[in-house]
Amino acid sequence: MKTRDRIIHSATELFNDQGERNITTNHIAAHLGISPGNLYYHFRNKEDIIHSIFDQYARHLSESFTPARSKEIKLDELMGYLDAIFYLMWQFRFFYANLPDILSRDELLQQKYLKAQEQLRSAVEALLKSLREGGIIAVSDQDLPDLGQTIKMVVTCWIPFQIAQAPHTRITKPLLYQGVLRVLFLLRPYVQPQISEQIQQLEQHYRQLAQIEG
Amino acid sequence: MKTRDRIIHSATELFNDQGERNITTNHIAAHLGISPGNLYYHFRNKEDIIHSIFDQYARHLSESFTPARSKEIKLDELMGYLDAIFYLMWQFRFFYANLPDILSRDELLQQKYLKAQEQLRSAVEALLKSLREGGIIAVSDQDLPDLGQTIKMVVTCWIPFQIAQAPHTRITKPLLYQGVLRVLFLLRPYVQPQISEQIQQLEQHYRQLAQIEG
DNA sequence: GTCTATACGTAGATAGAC
DNA sequence: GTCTATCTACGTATAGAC
Repeated sequence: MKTRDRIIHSATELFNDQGERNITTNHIAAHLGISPGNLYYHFRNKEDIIHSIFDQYARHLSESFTPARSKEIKLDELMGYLDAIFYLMWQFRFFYANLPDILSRDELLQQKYLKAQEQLRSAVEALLKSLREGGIIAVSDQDLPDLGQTIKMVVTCWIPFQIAQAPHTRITKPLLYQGVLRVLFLLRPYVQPQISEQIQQLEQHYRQLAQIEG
Repeated sequence: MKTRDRIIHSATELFNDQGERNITTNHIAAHLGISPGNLYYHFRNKEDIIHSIFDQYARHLSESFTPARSKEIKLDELMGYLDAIFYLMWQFRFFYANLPDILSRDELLQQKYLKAQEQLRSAVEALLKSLREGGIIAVSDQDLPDLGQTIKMVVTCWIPFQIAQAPHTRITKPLLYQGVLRVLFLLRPYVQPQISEQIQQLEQHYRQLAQIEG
């Protein structure tokens, strides 16, 4: 791997583990066994590194969560999306863990973030519409955006919230599945009666993943 | 006011406005027109100041949100609680805006925080039970904790989430009322049919507050 | 591309006079 | 209780050699 990519990779890892504010450029360099000077050859400054990480995240996000425009959607696909998004959030958790702080220091990043959020918002709404077309849920046009925003909020807040509750508990897969369950819980009141049994099975499935697997 | 209290007050204000990481002990002293040395006469260090602020917050929280054990509860009271809690979160928003960072630096504060969260959890559940006893909502024993946790999460994440969406927009009362509306939205699927009209009126009321008042 | 050495600024905290 | 002066540690970033 090229040094530049190794820096991005190490920085992400260290930020995730110890928080962006607690990791200096020197730490990153030391962790890679390179000199600070070398690091600054590849990046203008720390901000620049964070930008590059965010770009990676945004790329992943739009790749793994752009619901097909097909009008209908199956439950499996929904679960696939939920899995993918929670995992992505997990991979870049340092960012969400200190969002206000990180964004307040970088106007440009703020703009990029807002764009990503807007994409996410419209993707979630599209997904909900597909679920409605597919007869999975019933929700009025008026409530749909509210439901979408609520889900989006729970998804993006899930990991920082969990970190705050138990900072020394290493967050693991089961915790992500609990996040998936939380989204299912939000959807449940809107699920069509004939689907509700399937949903219950899904919940049962995820409940097992949330408790057993490490 | 005593110097000690003035320090707590100023620090809270500055932290809220500019973020705890961006405010040094020197900033606080300068803002009060006292010397850094004087500040350190009253507090051992910056952590100590944050602790004192948190103690204040926790005191307010348990004062303004300890649902009476009376089995039934009226809608007005519910709204009173929601108002009070969102306002409290607003007054100490710096804390929630960077929760993982602040807690990761202070083991003791972490423990205090967890205790407060546990109190909050049980208070929310008690409140939901009262609403159920009062015939306002219908929710199974199994779902009640999930609903409670979801509401708690939305309440505690609301302000940091909004700050991230629009950091330079000064967060104002209307935004807090939008938070109240979000909680009502979560409750809505569980509201008893005969109450749903009252809820709609409440929502209409808060919708006006959320848009008009500055 | 990578290193060593270092300059610069600043945050946290203390000493000692008043 | 409050001040001035100051120390230490550290994070960011650059210069210049290899």
